Amino acid sequence: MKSIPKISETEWEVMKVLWTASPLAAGEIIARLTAQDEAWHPKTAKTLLSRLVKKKALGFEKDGRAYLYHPLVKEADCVKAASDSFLDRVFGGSLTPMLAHFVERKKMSSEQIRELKRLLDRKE
Amino acid sequence: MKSIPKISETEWEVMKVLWTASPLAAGEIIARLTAQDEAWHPKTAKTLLSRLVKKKALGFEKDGRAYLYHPLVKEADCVKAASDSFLDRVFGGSLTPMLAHFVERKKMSSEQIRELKRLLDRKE
DNA sequence: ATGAATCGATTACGCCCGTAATCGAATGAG
DNA sequence: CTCATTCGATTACGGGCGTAATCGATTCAT
Repeated sequence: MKSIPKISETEWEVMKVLWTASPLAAGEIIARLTAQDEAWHPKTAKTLLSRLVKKKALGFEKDGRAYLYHPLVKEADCVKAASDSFLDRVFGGSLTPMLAHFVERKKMSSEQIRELKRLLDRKE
Repeated sequence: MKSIPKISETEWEVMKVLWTASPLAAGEIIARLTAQDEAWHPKTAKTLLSRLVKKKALGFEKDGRAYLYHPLVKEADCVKAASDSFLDRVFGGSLTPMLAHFVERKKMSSEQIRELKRLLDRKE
């Protein structure tokens, strides 16, 4: 039973970069973060990298003086953990009301609707 | 545009009690919390009530020496805020992959499946 | 080779959170 | 009346988080 370390809001942004491509050096990670959101300060990103290493969400190998970081936890596992936690917390663990919440108030293209129905059909 | 105060994990439990029934005195709130989960310490619950008042998630009226607490934010608004935040954070705001995630890996009764399909039909 | 730039490590700091204990006022029991 | 109980308010405290600056070591440019 692997226990997923708790990954905070901003840390999650960093993880997403490394789930998309890894291993990467800090500089490259920061480049990709600022590409999406101007407001990223390099020092802040470095701090988050250190914290993620400390909590064993990231590992690294040395490449000369620099580090190449890579995920130690799988995105799918983190998504599952976050999803289950959300479902419990906000909807008391009840799946259908949660799904209904989104279906009822989010716009969906008919394409998306068909897609989802197909998934439901396959479940029965 | 009402800005929903940020409600933490344990604070959410307290809010749920008051969304279910209000106004309630602290003692009654604590009784309902411990009814669901033995581990609630009264002092802790009091602290949370104070914090929720301070952040304007709860209001109260005095009933003699005691307070009767009631929500100042609607459950629906908090659920919406938490849901949107979850969707953005974990699924980058993409609805269908999020719905697919749950539909694909949670058990659903055929009743639940039909229910959800019905909602989808009504959307088209 | 010497100063500037860069790297990760360490330190900083204020706020939130979970978890309570303490305090002063008021009330209830006897 | 007086003491114990109970109320909300205040204080506590260690850890996480967002945000970053500083430090010591190394490397790069000139």
